[in-house]
Amino acid sequence: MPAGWRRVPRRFLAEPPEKVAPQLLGKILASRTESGWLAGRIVEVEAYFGPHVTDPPDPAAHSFRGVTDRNRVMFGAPGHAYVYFIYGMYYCVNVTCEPEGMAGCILIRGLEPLLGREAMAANRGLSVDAPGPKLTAGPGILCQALGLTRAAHNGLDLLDPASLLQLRDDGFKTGAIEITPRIGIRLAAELPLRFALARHPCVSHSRTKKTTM
DNA sequence: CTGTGGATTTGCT
DNA sequence: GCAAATCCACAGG
Repeated sequence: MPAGWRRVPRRFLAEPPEKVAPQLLGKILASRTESGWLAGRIVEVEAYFGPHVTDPPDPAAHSFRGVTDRNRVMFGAPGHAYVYFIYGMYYCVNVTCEPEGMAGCILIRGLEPLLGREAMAANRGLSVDAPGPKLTAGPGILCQALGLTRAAHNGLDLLDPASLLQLRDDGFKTGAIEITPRIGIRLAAELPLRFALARHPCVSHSRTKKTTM
């Protein structure tokens, strides 16, 4: 873990997901593995509301129908990892936000590789010279690259410097941010809750730009 | 470039 | 039973 990658304070995440999500862009997700630290800069995220939000409601959120065995970490303290298994094949990682009891969270959809590129390529079954987007563009892909699983990483505290999986800040300042509808959902498909660094190659899917911040 | 099918967990109906 | 916060291989134009 390089010096200068500062811890992110808990209060940063004790806020609603639509506010935290754009601020997560440019931050670093780092995973400690047998082959050292694997890390990437967050370039694309989506916000999901907890069930306490009714205007507008978010039926696309896993927390919409209340606590289940799968989603209970979202209802806990902010700054933890919610990792779920999807389509029988892939994992996706989220950052929980809002105070305890509220289930706001942010899906990480794209990273720019920063550390451990060789191990990421091996985890993905690609050669070491594979381009960034092949390694970490897409929510299932980036979990594969970092070796993230529900068994090993769900519920980890991302703000604890002893944790296997951490959120860090190297002071990177983002440029323009694209805001679009979320990808791959049917319910609440119109809400503008996807945030991405404009024109970044590791953004998973190019889409019509709706708004710029 | 576009479209389609398959991998097979989780939780709701 | 079935749809889902996915990705990839492969077919066809």
